[in-house]
Amino acid sequence: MTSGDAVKAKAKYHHGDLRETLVRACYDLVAEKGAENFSLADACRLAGVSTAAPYKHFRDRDEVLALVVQRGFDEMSELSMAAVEKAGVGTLAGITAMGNAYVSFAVENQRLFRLMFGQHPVLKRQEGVMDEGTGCFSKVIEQVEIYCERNGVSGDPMAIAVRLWTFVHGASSLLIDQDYAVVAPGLDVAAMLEETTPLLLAVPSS
Amino acid sequence: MTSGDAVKAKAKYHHGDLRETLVRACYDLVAEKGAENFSLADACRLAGVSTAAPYKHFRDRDEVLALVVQRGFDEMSELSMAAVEKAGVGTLAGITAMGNAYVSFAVENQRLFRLMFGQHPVLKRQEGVMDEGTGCFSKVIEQVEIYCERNGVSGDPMAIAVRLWTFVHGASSLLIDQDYAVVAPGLDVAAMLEETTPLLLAVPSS
DNA sequence: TAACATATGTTAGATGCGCTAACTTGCTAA
DNA sequence: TTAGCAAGTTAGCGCATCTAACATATGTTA
Repeated sequence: MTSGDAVKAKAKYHHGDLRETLVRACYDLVAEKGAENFSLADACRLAGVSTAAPYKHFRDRDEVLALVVQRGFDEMSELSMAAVEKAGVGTLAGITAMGNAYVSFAVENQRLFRLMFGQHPVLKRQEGVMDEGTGCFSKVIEQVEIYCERNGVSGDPMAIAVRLWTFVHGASSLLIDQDYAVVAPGLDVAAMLEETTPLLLAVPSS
Repeated sequence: MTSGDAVKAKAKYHHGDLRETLVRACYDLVAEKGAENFSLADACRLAGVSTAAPYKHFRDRDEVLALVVQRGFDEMSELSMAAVEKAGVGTLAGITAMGNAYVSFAVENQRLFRLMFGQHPVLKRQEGVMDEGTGCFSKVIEQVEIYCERNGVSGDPMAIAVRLWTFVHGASSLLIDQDYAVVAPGLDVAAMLEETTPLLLAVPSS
């Protein structure tokens, strides 16, 4: 808005690059303690600056968290793409691998995953936060499209992709929130995905 | 209950049932503003007591929130049972109705639903919070068992119930968190459930 | 009925966080 | 060289959670 020049040289003023340092510190703190136990003041202590310093770079706490979330979607996207390319583009194995990558990301980044989805709803309203997310999803549609073409499935790839996403997201959420543990301890989520993905790729009741 | 009726409450120094009043106030505040914008102090003002009063009844803020969550699972359970009994015990329609009740509860109690699942993980560790939840899930298994028997489905009812729960929970989460809105605006979740439930009730072939 | 014990309120205050205002420092460009 | 601005600082406000010490209602018992 009010920033004039497109200058990228932020290095070596007083601190170095405090903006990046703070985002990184917040990312790490959220990963470690969860967003519900996170304080911007802690991040300041990690970065070695006063608690007023962030406000020279960010509007408020939520703006930093939104950047953390954005970074989370970015990484998730990369992992997802890597998985499908390794397992086979447009194949059942590739699509299943994307699902497994989604769940794996959720498990290995539980607290970040919670922040990305639902824990702090206001973050998604911020500019650009969901861009990486939508990019990731369009990759799923793409894969499903290829699969449908190759295997003569006549369903709408978009609808099928939504079903897959829904299932995989539900599995991730229930798994990291320990809800499976209560009613179905020892559930093998990877096996469930392997089993269920083909069911969801079918055309409904034609 | 209106404020300060001297007849009923006698303008007491002792409140009468502050414990229940506070839980109720917290429930309402969470429903209205979300747990991330909730303060116990607000609940105290609603109840007309000092901010130190709750600590005569509860260990800390989290204990009150845990009771709110418990109450949420309780209500969800009731709605779910009512739905299946209305739509038909042990039938596809009944099972689909349970799923729709789950999603409806999530939509109509978005902020409470978030608190129940994942927003504040420590709550689930509290004694008795998940009892209602497990009771609700065992009802799902029961329905699936009857369905499988009647329709000659040879799959494990437990595994099938987990699949159904996973899908329905994913749909609820993505719907209330506005994630569908970004990639699939105007998605008809009820129709998707109707379509997908039969797929998930099938035995994974091959 | 008087007196004590206990449950349940109160006020005061310690500690911590988000955020703002006002001041200071040091880089950079005219 | 120096004016201007970017990016730090300290001080402080308001609000939150929770504790300690004190006050009052309730009900049990002598």
